Amino acid sequence: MKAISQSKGSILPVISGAPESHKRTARLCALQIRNTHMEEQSHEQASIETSPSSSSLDHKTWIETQDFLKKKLIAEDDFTWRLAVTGRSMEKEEEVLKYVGGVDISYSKEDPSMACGILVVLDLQTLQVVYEDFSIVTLHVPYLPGFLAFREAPVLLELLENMKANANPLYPQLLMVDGNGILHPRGFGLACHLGILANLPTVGIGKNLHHVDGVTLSGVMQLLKAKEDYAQDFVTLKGCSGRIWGVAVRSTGGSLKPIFISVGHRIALDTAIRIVKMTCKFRVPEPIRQADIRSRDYVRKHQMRMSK
DNA sequence: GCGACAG
DNA sequence: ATCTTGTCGC
Repeated sequence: MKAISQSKGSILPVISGAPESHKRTARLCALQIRNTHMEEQSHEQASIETSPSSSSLDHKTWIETQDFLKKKLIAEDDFTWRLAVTGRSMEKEEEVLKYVGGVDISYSKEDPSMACGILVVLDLQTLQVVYEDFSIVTLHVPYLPGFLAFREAPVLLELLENMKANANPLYPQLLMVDGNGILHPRGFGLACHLGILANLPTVGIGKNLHHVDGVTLSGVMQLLKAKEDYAQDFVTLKGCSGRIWGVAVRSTGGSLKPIFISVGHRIALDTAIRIVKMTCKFRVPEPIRQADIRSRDYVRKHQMRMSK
């Protein structure tokens, strides 16, 4: 259940019927930071059934849900904006990619069911955070490999919907997700799941490889090793079936460990790679890195308040 | 049976 | 995901 009041005093729709408590903090900076709120994880999954308990029965419905949503997946560029071309001025009316979002969730060490979901938006030109909102929640759905979305998507989706409901001009034109896109056992990871439910172009960023279709870490490292001259280059993740699941990239020269980029929704792999490279100051692209750092920070602060 | 298994 | 200090380097 939730009822977040905005600066204008509007009340957002109530979502689920779980017990609630909330606390808010508000800060004012150059960037926009929204309210903190505590809530129970929604037991609903945007039109598709999702059970709060995770019995073996859910396993089947989860797979059905993924297969159902997967039919809507668009693995090619499908957006109105375009990338700014350096050295060439653009038409004034032209929509250029400026706001890139990043989402992540951090967990409490003490209470593993307590988590902080976060949404940040960065200006692509400056790579500075221009918007941030987070939500401290209690998760009831466990993490099962291959079903991350059923645990994490509800909170993240809500953060996006709040922003959109307020017609915030900083609403992201593209979202980077901490988790894979089609690089997934059934080709439908968290980034795809979120992309479809939010109807946003999404890119999946994995910090670890989810072995799929014969693609192994040792195999990837082998190929990367063969082209160590090209630190900025990538290795295509082609499975035994011939399918291309994504790419492994050593985004920074100093990082041996690659990140794994895969298509989420409404974007082609090559476009996704270009944009990820544009946002990499370090190994992990800045939208994800900032989401990571900030959500972890909020979890820590929240624990401090609770232990007093 | 054994290993792998995003976050 | 989380548990965890110092340390080497630009």
